[in-house]
Amino acid sequence: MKRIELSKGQVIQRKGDLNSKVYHVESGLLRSYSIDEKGKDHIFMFAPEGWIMADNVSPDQPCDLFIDALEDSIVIQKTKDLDLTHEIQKLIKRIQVLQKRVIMLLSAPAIERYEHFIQTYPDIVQRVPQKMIASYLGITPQALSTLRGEIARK
Amino acid sequence: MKRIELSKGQVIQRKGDLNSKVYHVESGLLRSYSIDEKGKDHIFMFAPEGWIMADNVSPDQPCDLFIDALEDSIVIQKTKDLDLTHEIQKLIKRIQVLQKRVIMLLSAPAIERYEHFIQTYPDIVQRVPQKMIASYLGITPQALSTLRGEIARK
DNA sequence: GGTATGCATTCATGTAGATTAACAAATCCC
DNA sequence: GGGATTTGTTAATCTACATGAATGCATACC
Repeated sequence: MKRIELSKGQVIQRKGDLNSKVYHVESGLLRSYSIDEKGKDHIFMFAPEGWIMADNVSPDQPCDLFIDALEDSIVIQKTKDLDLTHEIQKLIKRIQVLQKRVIMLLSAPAIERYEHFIQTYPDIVQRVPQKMIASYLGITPQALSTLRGEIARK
Repeated sequence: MKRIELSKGQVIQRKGDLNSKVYHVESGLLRSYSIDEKGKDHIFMFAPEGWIMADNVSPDQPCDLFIDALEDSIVIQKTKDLDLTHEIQKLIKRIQVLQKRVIMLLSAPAIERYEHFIQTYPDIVQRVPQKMIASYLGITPQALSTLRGEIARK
């Protein structure tokens, strides 16, 4: 548990870093974001004073997001708790999944979202009609059908 | 805490219902979804056996999502805990925000997402450049500039 | 104080995915 | 088992938003 003063523009966490921390923002403003393969950044969240900022990955995983300060800020840095209750672990897991989904919706075209979906939930794909997968992905059933045609053709 | 057998197609929770519950799926498959003003549905999540399904709203708020069974299912229904730790409440709050964001990305055009953002985070709008708001919304700075022009003109 | 650098705006053009419609295939169900 | 309903496919057209480029304004920096 450490108090850190950040100046505007300072990056405190990068994609791939280990030991991702939790930051309680005392003053200022933080941002977390991903950078896609074209170099475009996609902001996941803003955290002004009073908010918690964290990359929602397991404590032992490399993190997905960059975090930096948009204003001079003061934060309390904490290590992620390891002895969490089962209930809290499940909630964090759920946040991770949602974080990934938001980032995909912001940055990936439908075809990549579909491929990610079938990799992540292969059994669901078998059990629900395609139009529901389209609905989950945020596209129409017609568009999904066309995408699948393109995938099959290559 | 109650065991419930559901038949395929059965709706167990509707938007606007109070006392939203938590469902532990023992067998089968549940789905949660919203319906937009045009009648299109947008699937928020699937929950097969072993998963937890819940509309992530405070126990005293009307719920946002519909939940139904995509297969004959057996679930354990629990009431939402009221005496949660502060930490868990914060996590749930965060899930609510992400749930809303996913639904908006799935169903609302950029202009509505922008209007929702400025209502929800009016101070952030003042503190960051527009291009970052565009990045948060999932559009380009040029598109946001055009939208703002349209809003101003009306 | 002048000149880089970043930000917002506007416009022309391109494109992913929506919409509409028609039809084929699967599935439900009495 | 056969008609009805739901699902998936294909194709033509349309639209929201992306891309790229040019311009005017700030703000930052020697």
